[in-house]
Amino acid sequence: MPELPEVETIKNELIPHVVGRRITGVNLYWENMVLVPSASELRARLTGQKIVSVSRRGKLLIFGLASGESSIIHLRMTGSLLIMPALAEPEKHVRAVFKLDNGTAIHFYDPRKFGKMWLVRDVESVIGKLGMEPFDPSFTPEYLAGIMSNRTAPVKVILGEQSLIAGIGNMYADEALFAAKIYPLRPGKSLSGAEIKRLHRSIRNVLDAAIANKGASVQDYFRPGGETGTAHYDFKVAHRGGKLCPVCRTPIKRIAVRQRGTYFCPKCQREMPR
DNA sequence: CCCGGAACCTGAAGGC
DNA sequence: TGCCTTCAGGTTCCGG
Repeated sequence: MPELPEVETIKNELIPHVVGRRITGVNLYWENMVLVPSASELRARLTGQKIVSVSRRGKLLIFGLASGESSIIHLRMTGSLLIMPALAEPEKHVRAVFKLDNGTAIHFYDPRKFGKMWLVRDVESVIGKLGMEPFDPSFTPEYLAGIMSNRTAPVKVILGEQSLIAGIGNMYADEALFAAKIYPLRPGKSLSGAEIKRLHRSIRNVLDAAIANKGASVQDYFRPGGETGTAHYDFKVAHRGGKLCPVCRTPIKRIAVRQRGTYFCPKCQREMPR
């Protein structure tokens, strides 16, 4: 599922295909995906617009338009944006098609229908509540310590709160906690200064490595050209329940944290450290 | 404000 | 073979 490294990859690979292109037609097959404005108004206002930029904030893709408006897309769990020939018949799970002026089209492929879309003049109205970008220089161990302090919620849950840190989801939270040797259910406020430093470094290392591998294709993630990513080959714990820890050969455990599959090594990530 | 659980969705996988 | 249940998880909403 697209988290920061996957959305970053999609953004990078969409740019050469769409920047400078004009949208010549919009077909919507699942109108509930449009949050703002109405589906029919989005269709009308998007048609004819020129795309001037593509950027990422957290897990959101932002298409800057020549009018000054922005179209924003959240792929949620199973969404992909695929570059297709203009005449290609939309596959069963394609929820929207954006035709471009160069004989191609973007197909919004989303089996689970969780993806969302906005067309707004004020980008802040959509991204305004997002927290720090993990690669922002202001994302420091001190910032991480600040958001963990006074929290009894599991550190795994806090890592995934988009209003605090933007872009981390279920799999990269597990990977970062493994790299930092921290048990996922530890209360946020229980982390020591040394653990905060390790976690801070691990978050950046894990995300950086995943971007270098063009994202992780564990379920329905496809890049705009239809290719998968390879970051999941490097996963140490995420989605590896029952397999052996690459560090100590202990079987990886799977538990549910807030109804989410959570994978960790019971030996490398002790409930009570030391 | 904080915490935990349900709902939204559909396809895959497992049980009998 | 086929029906039924469970699971997957990003985000929002709701109750305590």
